Parts: sequence; structure tokens; C-alpha cells
Amino acid sequence: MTAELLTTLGEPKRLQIVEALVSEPKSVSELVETLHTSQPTVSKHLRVLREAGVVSCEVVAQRRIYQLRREPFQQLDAWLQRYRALWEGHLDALENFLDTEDQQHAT
Amino acid sequence: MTAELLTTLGEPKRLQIVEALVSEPKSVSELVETLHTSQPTVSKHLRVLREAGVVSCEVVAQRRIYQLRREPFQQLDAWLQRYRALWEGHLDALENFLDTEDQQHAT
DNA sequence: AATTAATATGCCTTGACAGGTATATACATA
DNA sequence: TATGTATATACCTGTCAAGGCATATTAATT
Repeated sequence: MTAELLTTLGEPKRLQIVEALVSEPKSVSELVETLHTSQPTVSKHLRVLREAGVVSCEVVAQRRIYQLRREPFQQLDAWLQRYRALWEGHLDALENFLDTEDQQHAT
Repeated sequence: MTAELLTTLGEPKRLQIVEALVSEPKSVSELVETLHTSQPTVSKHLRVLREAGVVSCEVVAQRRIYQLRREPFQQLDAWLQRYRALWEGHLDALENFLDTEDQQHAT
């Protein structure tokens, strides 16, 4: 389901990891440096990302090189597709009004 | 930040609410019927969605009509943009191999 | 074989969050 | 004004997940 993917990506440190991997694959220790976090914490997040199919892992000597997989992002894109109508001219006057005037970011 | 949006959408019942609102705006009681949950639970999730800017709310007599806003989905789309390169032919041979053969959905 | 390096896992604690029940609030109507 | 309807909030409780520290695991090196 999509919910699991969203919560997986929603954890701040995990999102950081994902953002760090968008440019190029990285080893665990490289990610530890980037995130300023303990190695066990990074490893645990990587496990979650792996089990959710967000990253894959290549073993190179003692190192593990992690990189992004395509499927989850494609999946998210497909899911978003159903919401694109929201911003592609299918809004009527009331909806437009509410969208701009009536949002309530409560404190 | 994007992380908050992702966790907001990642909660299963909240995602259900969002999916229920994609076709048309709905009142709280309509959502309660759809989700088979207590009214307070739905109201609480709606509050979270409101504060994250995912939905807006129109007051009609005693009813509150909730509907999706565009911004969060546009934002998500923009964020995804940076990951589209992953599935648009920019993968080299190694990456393709890993993507199909080497995923480790650990138990 | 012993040692170092790189990473994963186990255990524990703490904080956040979801859900339930009861209740408050706001509006409508008789 | 009293009553019913629709929704929000307060309080409480249980669950779960993140992070820290210690340790296990695996591979390389001497």
C-alpha cells in the first residue's frame, strides 16, 4: 500500500538519506557523515528503507553501497496522477475560492 | 518541509480520508460513514490534515465541508520531479542490474 | 590467527501519536 | 428557551517507533 511508503519517506532522517542518495549511491559511513548521526541509527533507517523497497544495497568488501530504486518513486508518481486533476483546470469557482481564502492553519 | 506532508499523508486513516475527498468535498459525518470510525477520530485526523494544509474547510450551518487543497499535491509533484531522472533512461547498467536483481526485502 | 574496519542487530528507554469515551461548542428548529 | 444535530476538544491509555549504547557479524589486513 501507499501509506507505508509515505510514512517510510516521511521520517526526517530517512528523507535526508533519500535526498543524499539522489545524486549518487553512497556507503553507510558516507551517510553517517552526511547526517551527523550515529552509525546504528543510520543502519536502522536503511533497513526500513530497504524493506520498503526504497533503496537497494550492493556489497563491496566490508562496505555496503546503498542506492535508490525506481519503483517506489514511480509508484508515488502514479498515485499522484489521480490528484493532478486538482490543479489542471478542473476546479470550479467555489473550490478556487476555498483553496486560496479559506485555509485554516490552526495554531 | 516535505517530511511533515509525507507523514501526514502516510497515516492510513488519513490517507483514506484524502482518497475519499478526491472525488468530491464531504462533510465530517459522511467521512465517518466511509471510514467506519468514530467521529472524534475523524475530526482529529481532519485537524491534522488541515494544519498540514492538505484540506480546507467550509462551514455550512452545523456542517463542515472538507475538501482537498492543491498546494500539497503540487508540492509533492515538484519534489518528485527531482527523482524522475531515476526512471527516465538515466540508469547505467549497474544500476539497472541492482534495481531488478538485488533488492532485499528482508523478513 | 589476531587485529582493525564496516556494518548490522539487540536491548532499553522515552516520546509521540492514535483511538476511545465523555464532554464542550455551535448552530438550527420547535 | 429547550432540544436535537453536527463537530470539536480534553483526558486517558496503549502502542509503536526512534535513538543510544553495547555487541555481534563479516570482511580485509598484517
